Amino acid sequence: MAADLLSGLNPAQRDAVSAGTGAVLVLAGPGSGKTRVLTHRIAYLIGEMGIPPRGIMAVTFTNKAAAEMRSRAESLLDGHIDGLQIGTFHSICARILRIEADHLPSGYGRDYVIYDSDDQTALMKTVVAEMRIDPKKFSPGRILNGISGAKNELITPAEYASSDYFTEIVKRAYPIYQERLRNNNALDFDDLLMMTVTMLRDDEIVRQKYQRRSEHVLIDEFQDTNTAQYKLIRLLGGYHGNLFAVGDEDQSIYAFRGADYRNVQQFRKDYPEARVILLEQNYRSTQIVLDAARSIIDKNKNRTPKQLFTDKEGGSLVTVHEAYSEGEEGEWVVERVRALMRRQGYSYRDIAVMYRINALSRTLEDAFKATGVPYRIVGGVSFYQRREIRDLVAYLRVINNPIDTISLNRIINTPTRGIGDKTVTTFHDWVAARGRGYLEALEAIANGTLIPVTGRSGKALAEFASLIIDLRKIAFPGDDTPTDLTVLFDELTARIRYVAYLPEISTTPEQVQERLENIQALRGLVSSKKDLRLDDFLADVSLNTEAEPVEESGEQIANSVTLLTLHAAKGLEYPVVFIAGVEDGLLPHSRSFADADEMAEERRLMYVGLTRARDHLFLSYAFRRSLYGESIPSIPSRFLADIPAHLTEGASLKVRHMTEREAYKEATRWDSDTPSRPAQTGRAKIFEFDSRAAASKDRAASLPTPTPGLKYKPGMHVYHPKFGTGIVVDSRRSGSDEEVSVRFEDKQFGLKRLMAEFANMRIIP
DNA sequence: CTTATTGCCATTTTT
DNA sequence: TGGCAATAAG
Repeated sequence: MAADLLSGLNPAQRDAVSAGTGAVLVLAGPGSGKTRVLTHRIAYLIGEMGIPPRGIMAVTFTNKAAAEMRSRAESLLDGHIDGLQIGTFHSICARILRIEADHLPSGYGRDYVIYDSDDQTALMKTVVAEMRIDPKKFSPGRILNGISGAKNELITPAEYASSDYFTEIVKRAYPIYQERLRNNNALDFDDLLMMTVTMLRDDEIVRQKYQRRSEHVLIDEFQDTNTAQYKLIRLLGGYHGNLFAVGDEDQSIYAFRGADYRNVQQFRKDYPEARVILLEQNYRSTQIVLDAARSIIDKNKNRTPKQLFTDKEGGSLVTVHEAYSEGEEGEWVVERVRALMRRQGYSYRDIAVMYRINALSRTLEDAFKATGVPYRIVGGVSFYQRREIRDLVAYLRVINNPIDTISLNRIINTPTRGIGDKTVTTFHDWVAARGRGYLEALEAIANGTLIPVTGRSGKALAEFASLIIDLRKIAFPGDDTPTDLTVLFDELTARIRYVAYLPEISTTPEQVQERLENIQALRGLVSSKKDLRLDDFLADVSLNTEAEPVEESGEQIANSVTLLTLHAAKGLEYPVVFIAGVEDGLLPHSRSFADADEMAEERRLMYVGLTRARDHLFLSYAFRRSLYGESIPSIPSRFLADIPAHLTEGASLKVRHMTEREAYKEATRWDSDTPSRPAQTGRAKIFEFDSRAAASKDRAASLPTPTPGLKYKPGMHVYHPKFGTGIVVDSRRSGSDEEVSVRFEDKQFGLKRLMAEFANMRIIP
């Protein structure tokens, strides 16, 4: 068995899989077989070390990863994995909280609901309204972001410290928001983590229970953990101390969600005796691809250097292409796709087109549509985001937990039944005044004992109350008969005549049909889980946001080119990878210019994209790009200049021969006039750029690389006589002068590129 | 209560 | 450019 288990592994993988007890940190480069290591580790623990499956807890970020790990472990162990705990951080926490519901803060019960971001926003809107805050200035979303950040750091409302007016608003909103959640018996995703950590930390009994059980804790994608998640695994592993963390700092691309790759370094500090194992053998890409990727990532600091290597020596060069416009970029991509099919025998499914922002999918999609090359876009509205699904799930939520006012408000007049805003408000006020809760209120209204609203709408309200109460009787029959959820679902859709309502919320017959199919799919899902308790079913739904029960029509999908964002591409691989829009401002994204950490993350994003490719890489940028309604000259990504010329081919440099003087004129002509045409500077960069000559020339002088030691630096505040005050976002040498990118406060001017010598700017200290 | 209009905004998003 | 959400009018 041991021989079997370890025989197919390379030495580093074997070390990791067969490591003894204690903390282990596996730094796994892209394509180095990290899932293999994790699954074999599980098999090794059970098969060789005799650990009972229930003593093992494996934590992932996505359901997909959890499912894959489970099935691979299962096949390695011939199905002997009963009790093995594999799940996402959130699902594991949700389960613990449900089991230990007695230890939750008062107001919460086992039947709590999980609010997704739409629910959160709806709730926060009520908070903002109550606080009399201008939602334009402080949007619910931004406030929620602030709160989420705090929760990820395990900061309570009381501990939250404000540092400016915005965070002061967050500080005020946070406790109110939490109170509202509790009033609704609801937790948001961040609460699941934070409350579990709090519970394990503060409750000796609960802590011991889970610590004793967790003999071995394995963590996937460790670089993506936030503070709460790291704390969670430290707590779970706190008794046995067997933490097996697998990750790669270079693939950390979720900082904006609180992920902190420095947890990898922290792990080494927290467990100084930990074994650290590097997986550097790559089983995916050619050496050329790896070399190109490495030229990008090696520029980052604060990382563990890795020397990825592969048996796939050589490979074809990275193709760099300049298109005139985004439209021609799309055409070029499709053209290359067809050539790959014709000449090299690839299938559509072997090819992926990646981009930094979703907006780029549109023009690419147009090109695919025009030529009839089959494609699919990853992302978009997930199943559970669909209106009809949300409506029906909201009904189930209210049946389960009538105090969930966000869901209640969603459905109280859906389908339309004559209950308007005024009635709703009156109803809520009335319930609040009685102080007895929603369930009792609905019961009283249903049987006519109490009438909060008179007249026509009062009648409608009473009917609604009866509906909910009746459905509750089906869901909870009283005796301990388990309810078939399908029965409940069918009764629900019949009673509210939801299908008849569909045309009202649809614009085309096709849309009606689509919604109908979605409802069928939901019914299928219900039926496959019909024996679950309603609250467990709802938790399941909330925690499986990605699941797409509808398989879209047939073989087209099965073999088509994949279009997806770089973020969505993480963890995937394709024989051929295109990255479109490799331009400064897109990749790296302009929002990251002013912050070195964010810029480093953009670099990792590029790295993730490059390392998805098995054989071929195509990178493209457009000379001018229309985005958000305006056409702007663009600059090739600074990252392109980091790839050594001998690894690339192509890079059409049609206009390379423009003289320095001409280029300078181009660059400055927009500076002095027409404020109505902002951001139209900087063409000179394009003319100067030459990715092939780059490596052989003096880099600092010839390339758009941010150069330290110039007069303006990112973050500086400046004053311009015409444009007012702004913040320096970027600065680089341009000929003998300095080209400064400034984001002006006045939105009318926005981001501008100016030549320092002529711009007559003042630095504000 | 539905429908039309306007105005604003636009990275990424595993749960 | 276009999609959505808040607002005004039918």
